[in-house]
Amino acid sequence: MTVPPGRRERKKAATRQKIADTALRLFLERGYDAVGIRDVAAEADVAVTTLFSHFASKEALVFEQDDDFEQRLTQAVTDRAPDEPLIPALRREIQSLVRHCTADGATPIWRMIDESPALREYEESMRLRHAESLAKAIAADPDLSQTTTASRTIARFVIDAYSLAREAPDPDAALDEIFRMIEAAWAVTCPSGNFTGTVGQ
Amino acid sequence: MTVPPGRRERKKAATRQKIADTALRLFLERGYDAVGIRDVAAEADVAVTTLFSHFASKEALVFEQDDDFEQRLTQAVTDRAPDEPLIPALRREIQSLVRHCTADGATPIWRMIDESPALREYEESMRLRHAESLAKAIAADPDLSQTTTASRTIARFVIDAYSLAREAPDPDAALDEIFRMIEAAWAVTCPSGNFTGTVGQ
DNA sequence: TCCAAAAAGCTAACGGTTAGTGTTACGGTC
DNA sequence: GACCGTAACACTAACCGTTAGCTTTTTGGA
Repeated sequence: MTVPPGRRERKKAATRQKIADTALRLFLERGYDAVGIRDVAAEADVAVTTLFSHFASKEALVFEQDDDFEQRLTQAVTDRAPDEPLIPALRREIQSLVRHCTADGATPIWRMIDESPALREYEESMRLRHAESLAKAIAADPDLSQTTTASRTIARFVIDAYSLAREAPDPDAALDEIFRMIEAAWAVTCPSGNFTGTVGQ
Repeated sequence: MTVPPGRRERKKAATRQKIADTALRLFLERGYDAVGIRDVAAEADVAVTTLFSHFASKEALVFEQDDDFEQRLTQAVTDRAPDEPLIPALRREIQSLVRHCTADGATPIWRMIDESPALREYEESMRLRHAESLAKAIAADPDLSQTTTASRTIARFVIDAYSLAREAPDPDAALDEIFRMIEAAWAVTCPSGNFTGTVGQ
């Protein structure tokens, strides 16, 4: 990731990428359910066990950038300007992520996800993981003196915003509406009557 | 359910119950992962296919009262007193459900669930289903003129409250805190500056 | 009494996943 | 430059949840 990290790691990354690319291609060509793990492994020219040493499950092949997502969220909290309030920072990040998901190129993938119960379920549990990471980041911020419950609650609400906006007919408008609600929820948790911007519009 | 509904349905219900009881007993005795579907079927003295005609999956054996939960939630919306505000009604119901889950007799079951990734994942997707039912019930209430987005958002928040409170060290206190946030979020969605009770404490 | 249908059963398989066991290729060390 | 420990990969064979296909039993009503 940083510099040439040795041939071994480059080869490993290449293998991983080849598997992910092959899988996504086959899934989109023939449908997620119609493609077996053995098909993916054969087409990527690796053994099934190798595939599973790179990806924990069939579903994980589709959500390859899971970790990026998680990092971006926590960094939106930890790397924000020293005086920037929490919620608008999160809002910017969520908006960017939603736009990324609803971009034209991504629609076939999300259509596939929406059609597969297994993929939907996997995504849901991914979101919960992300919410927990986010909660940890919020709780760790010394500028915000929140209870554990408040941190976890806001984290869930923010992830909900992502999930709801992604599915909404007008994602931007939905995000507006939901974040107005989140602002209000956040405001009542601040011991000192902190303002965080526009609450009631 | 209503009156003696015929022998056939009674027998069917009995079979279902016997399977569920057997499964839960075995799971608690030996651990969820250590018990196979074939074990449950054999112990309940039914065929594997019969088991699957009553329960859609192994995980569903554990969440037998799924439907009750869903009904209680939607009825908390539809059956509330004509002038009772939405959020307190939901709060009462959630509190009752949380207490039910955190009662002494239920702890081994929830410990088992928390320890099994498969069960956690299943519960998460169950919650999403419940949130969607709840959203529908809220959207259908003529006394509340909400947007689709606001209904779905509040529904998610309420389900989050259940999930977070259930895991909190002090569920009642957590529920207080979270519902204060939900009240605030709800308040900003009301076109007419509706009050719904105590917002800022 | 008999029939249609629901419920339950049996067998055999499919597909994701893992354990067990080697084999190869690489990176650091002498 | 040879050497060794280890990480990556491969192969086989199985486990386990789940389903399809088909038969048998039970039940409610004609």
